[in-house]
This record gives sequence, C-alpha cells and structure tokens, in this order.
Amino acid sequence: MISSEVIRGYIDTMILCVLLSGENYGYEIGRRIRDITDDEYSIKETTLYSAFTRMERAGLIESFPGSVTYGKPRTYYRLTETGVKFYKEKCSEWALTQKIINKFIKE
Amino acid sequence: MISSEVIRGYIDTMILCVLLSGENYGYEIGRRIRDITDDEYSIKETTLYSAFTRMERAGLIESFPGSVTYGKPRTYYRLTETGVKFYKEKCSEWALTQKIINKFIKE
DNA sequence: AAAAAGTACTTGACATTACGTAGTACTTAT
DNA sequence: ATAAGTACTACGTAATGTCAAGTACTTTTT
Repeated sequence: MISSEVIRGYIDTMILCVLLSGENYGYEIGRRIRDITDDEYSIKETTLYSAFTRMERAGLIESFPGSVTYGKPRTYYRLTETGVKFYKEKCSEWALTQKIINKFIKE
Repeated sequence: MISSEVIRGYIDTMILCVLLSGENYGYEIGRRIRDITDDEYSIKETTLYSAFTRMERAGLIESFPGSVTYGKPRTYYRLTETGVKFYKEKCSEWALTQKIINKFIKE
C-alpha cells in the first residue's frame, strides 16, 4: 500500500475521474478507487469525505440526497462543468509533473 | 510553472538526486533543480532550506560549512547512507505512484 | 564612492491537506 | 440478540510548502 503523501494533490482527480462515469456516493466511490487500483491504493474514509466538502465548496462537484438507502442515508455527488474543466487541467498537469519528476529518478 | 501541491512528496527526492552527483550547497542546488527541469520547475528558497532542516533531522543528509564564500557563508550538504537508501526507495515508489495515478487520467 | 544587483541563508507565521480517533445511524447476516 | 457491514460526521493534529521580511556579504553598475 502506497503512502499518501505521494498521492497528495491527486485525490481530487481520482474522485473526479470516478464521477466522470456517472453520479455516485462516497462509500461506493471509495470502493471504486480501490478496485481501479487493484487494491494498490485505498483512500481513507476521512480523506474522502473531507475531499467532498472541499470540492463542493470549490464548485467542482454538487451533492444531492440519494433515494435508495442501505445503512445511513447516502449523499450523492455529480460533476459540475467546473469540475470537468478542472479534471482536464489536472490531466495535462500530470503529464508535466511526470516529465519533471522523472528527471530526478534513476533506473 | 507547475503548482507545487503536486510535487509535494518529491521535493526531498529532487534534492537527494542533485546530491548524488556530489556535495553541494543550498543556493546552487536550487539552481541545479531549475536547470535540470529546463525552467519548468523552480523550488522556492524557503521550501529548499526548510527541506534541508527536515532532511538533516531525518538523517538523509549531513551539513558542513563551506570554505569558499561568495555572499553569505555557504552551508554544504552531502548524502548519508540512509539518504541514498531513501532515494532508491522513492524511485521505486514513484513507479508505483505513476501506475496508480495513470489509472485515473484520460487522454 | 554610492547604489544596485546578485549570492546565500534565516526566522516566524500561516493555509492546506491527509489522516487518526471516535462516534452516529441504519441494514443485513449470523 | 449480536455482529458485521454500510454510510457518514466531527474534532483534532502533524507535516509540508510558501509568504513576508530580513540579515550578511560580494560583485557590478552608475
């Protein structure tokens, strides 16, 4: 399991990516992230939910109550236009980041 | 210029990489980092010097006063064995990080 | 000679972020 | 009835990168 100091700065991108394939709620988004990475990365619950707060405040996502319940009532999230734009910017930035960091990596 | 929230977690690796090619002092290390990245990343002075403090405390580097002066007296740094080991670990970790984040990046 | 620019480092405060700990609330499986 | 799983919340904390400002010393420019 990877340390998350590394992933820092890409938590939001991961969440946005999952939301690209449709609206979803916290717990399931967390599961999707674990699945997508083949268990190599698992986002902490607190990290996830605090990211939602931050991202909604920043206008990247919108929340709405879910109708189906199983356990505590779900809160669903969907992407905003700003969110999609932000995601695309992050993708470009990631290319540059890799390019830069790779210059300091050997073998 | 790239946002540094992204680079976070690899500042130390960059510094260690520069020190791999020989002992050096802060200001010059900063310049080397800028050069290596073709001006695409420039480390902030405070970031650099606070990294030295942290890394020396962690035993990754050792400091010693420089004999040549030009401007304020220089403080030189060299790698420790722990530092070299840490650097290698970071290189492996970077491979994994890329693999993980790339799963959330489109086009 | 004086002023400016460049080198080299220091100090203190701050915002952001990921995460630990703990707890709530509700449903299904044992 | 109990445990386990689902789903979220609240509070506090440590680490990190950075801003603002300043010190100290050398070389270049005017």
